Amino acid sequence: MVDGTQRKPTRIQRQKRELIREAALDVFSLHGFRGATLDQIAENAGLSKPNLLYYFESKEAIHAELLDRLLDTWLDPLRELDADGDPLTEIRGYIQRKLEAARDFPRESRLFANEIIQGAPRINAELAGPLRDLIQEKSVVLRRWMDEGRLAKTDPQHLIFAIWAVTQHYADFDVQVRAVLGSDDEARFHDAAATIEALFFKGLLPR
Amino acid sequence: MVDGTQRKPTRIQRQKRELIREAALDVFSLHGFRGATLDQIAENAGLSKPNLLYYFESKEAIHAELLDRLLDTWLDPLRELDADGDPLTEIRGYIQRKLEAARDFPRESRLFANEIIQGAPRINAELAGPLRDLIQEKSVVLRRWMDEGRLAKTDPQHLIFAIWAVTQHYADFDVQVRAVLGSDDEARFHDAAATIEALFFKGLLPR
DNA sequence: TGGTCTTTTGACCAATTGGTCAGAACGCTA
DNA sequence: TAGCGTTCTGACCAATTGGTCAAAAGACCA
Repeated sequence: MVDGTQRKPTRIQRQKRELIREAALDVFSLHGFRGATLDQIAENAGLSKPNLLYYFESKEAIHAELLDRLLDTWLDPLRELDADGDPLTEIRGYIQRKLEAARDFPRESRLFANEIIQGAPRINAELAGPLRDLIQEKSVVLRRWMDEGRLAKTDPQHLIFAIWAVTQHYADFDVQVRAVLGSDDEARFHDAAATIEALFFKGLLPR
Repeated sequence: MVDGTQRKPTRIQRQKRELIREAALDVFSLHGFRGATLDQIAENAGLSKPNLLYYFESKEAIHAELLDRLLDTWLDPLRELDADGDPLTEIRGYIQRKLEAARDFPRESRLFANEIIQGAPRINAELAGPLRDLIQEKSVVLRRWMDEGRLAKTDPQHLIFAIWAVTQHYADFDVQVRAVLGSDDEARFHDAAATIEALFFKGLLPR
C-alpha cells in the first residue's frame, strides 16, 4: 500500500497521485464532497476504483489533501500586499492577482466555494485560524493607510470581502456570467477588470 | 396520490407541501442537490419518507419547485429599479434590497449559489432566458444614465455582477464572514452596507 | 354510525455508494 | 532471467440511496 509515512514515493506513485488529484479536483469542484463519487473520480483519472484506493486511503483523504493545498494558494495574493508600498498600487495589484486566480484556477475557487457554502465542515479551523489572522494583519495595514489619508476610510475587513466577492464571482458563477455575456474569455475578464477598477477607485458618482 | 392536475388541494396538502418545501430548502441549500437525501428532508420535516413521497413525486420534483419559486424572488429587487428615478437613489436602493435579501433569505441564496456553481444543470434555460433578458433591459437604463452624465461610465452588466457579488457574498460565504468578524448579525450587515455604499459611490481615492 | 376518500406506515426493492481482499500482472535490479 | 516488491484487477460486501406498494389509520360527511 501507499503509506504516507513510507520513505520515498516511487515515480509512479508521484505521477498517479497527481493524476488522481487532478481528476478529483474536477469532480469535487463540480459536485461538492457529498455529491462526488469515487467512481466518477476513478473514471476521470482513467483508473479502476480499487486502484485509486491503492493511492489514497479514502474519499475523505483525497478531498482533505486538495483543501490542504488550496488554502495557501488562495491566500497568497493577499499575503503579497506590501505594507510599505503605495496603497492604491497595492490594492490595484491585489485585485489584479485575485482576478487572475479566478480566471486561471476556477476549479480551485469552486472547490473552496462549495466547502464554504456547505458550512465549511472540514476547514472551519483554518477559517478561524490562519485566514482570520491574515485578514486581521492586513486590516491593520489598510487602516494605517486610511489614517494617513492615503486611502478612503472604510471598514478594512469588509473591503477585503468586497474584493474577494467581485473577483471570485467570475470563477464561481461562471455559467451565469457566460449566460449573460457570452463565452469570450478574454473580453469577459478584461471588462471585469476595467469595471472593478473603475468602481473601486472612482466610484459611481459622475465626475 | 397528490396529483398536480387535481382540482382543489386540501388544507392538509397545502400545509404539508409547504412543510416539505421548508425542510427541503434547509437540506438542499446546505448540501446541494446530489448531496441532499430524501431521508434528511423527511426527518427535517418530521415525516416518513413514503409519506413525503406521497406529496411530491420525486426528489427532483421538490428541488424543481424550490428553484422555480426562487428565480422570481431573486430577480425582483432588480425589476424594481426604476428607469424614471434618480440614478444614484435607484442603485442605492437596489444594493439595499439585495443586501436585505442576503440577510433575510440566506438559504435561498445558497440554494441558488449551489446550483450555479455546479453548472446550473437545472436552470440553464432560465439563465439564458429571463435572467439574461432582465439584465439586458436594465443595462439599457444604466447606459442611458451614463450617457446623460448622471452616472459614472462603466460596463452596466459588470456593474450588476459586482452588486450581486458583494451582496450575496454575505449569504453564501456566511461562515467565512462570521469566522473573521464574529456573529453579531446586526453589526455585520450594518457595516457591510456602509462599506459597499462608500466603495460604490465614493471609491477608494482619498478625498 | 357507516362509508368513502385522504393520509400514513412498515416492509420491501434495485441501484449505487465507499471500501476490502486475494491474487494476478508488472517492472526493476541482481 | 529469476526473484521480489510494486501496481493493478475482478469479485465481493455492507450500508445507503431513491422509490414502490399494499394495507392500516384517520378525517369527514351523509
